[in-house]
Amino acid sequence: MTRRFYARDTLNVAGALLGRLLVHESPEGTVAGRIVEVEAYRGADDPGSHAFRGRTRRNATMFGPPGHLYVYFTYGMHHCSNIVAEAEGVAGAVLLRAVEPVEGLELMAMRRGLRERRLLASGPGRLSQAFGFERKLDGIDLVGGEVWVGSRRQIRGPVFASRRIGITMGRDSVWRFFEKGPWTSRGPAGSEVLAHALGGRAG
DNA sequence: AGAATGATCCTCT
DNA sequence: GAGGATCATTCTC
Repeated sequence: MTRRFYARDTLNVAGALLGRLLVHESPEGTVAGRIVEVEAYRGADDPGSHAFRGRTRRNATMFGPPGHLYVYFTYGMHHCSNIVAEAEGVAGAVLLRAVEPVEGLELMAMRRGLRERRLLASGPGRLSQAFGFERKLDGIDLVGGEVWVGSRRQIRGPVFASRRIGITMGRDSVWRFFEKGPWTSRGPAGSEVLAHALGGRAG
């Protein structure tokens, strides 16, 4: 996608990423997957966001130019990967929570240490591991680099929205968007709504 | 199907 | 020095 695609409101970018192909062409090989689950994280207006309290060394990428990868390490074990949105200087990023594995399943399985397709990338830590996203990729450009998002969009069913997973502050915002199916991480059941019922903007 | 738990380390206060 | 945008495993219904 072009820079323009990412230089928009984080919620719009989150919805527009669903159904598109996420690709990583690394020296080890190429992996790709169709994005089926994301969460929007904003800035000073979002207490659930790393950027809520302003810029730090860790979250600096969130404030940088749109269309870059924001990767951070958490829980002592896992990486989480986001795509930066909004104009440069404005914090905003879309957490990549799950993809349907499409290409490079062997490499994903090797990195993950298991072969079951449903477990390769159904969760932010799993996805990051399967795609080889680590701290050294934090800040890389998704326009013209080894990681990018494809322009074709394929949605297999209705898009749902729910509260975000794993946070305490800002938990009321309905900023998680996903397609139901085997490739999505398991969220809290029963609290989701059809995304189009929100009228495009929720909060 | 849902709840509890341990692993493990970087970042910020 | 505390806690976290998680995962896999192990438990209890």
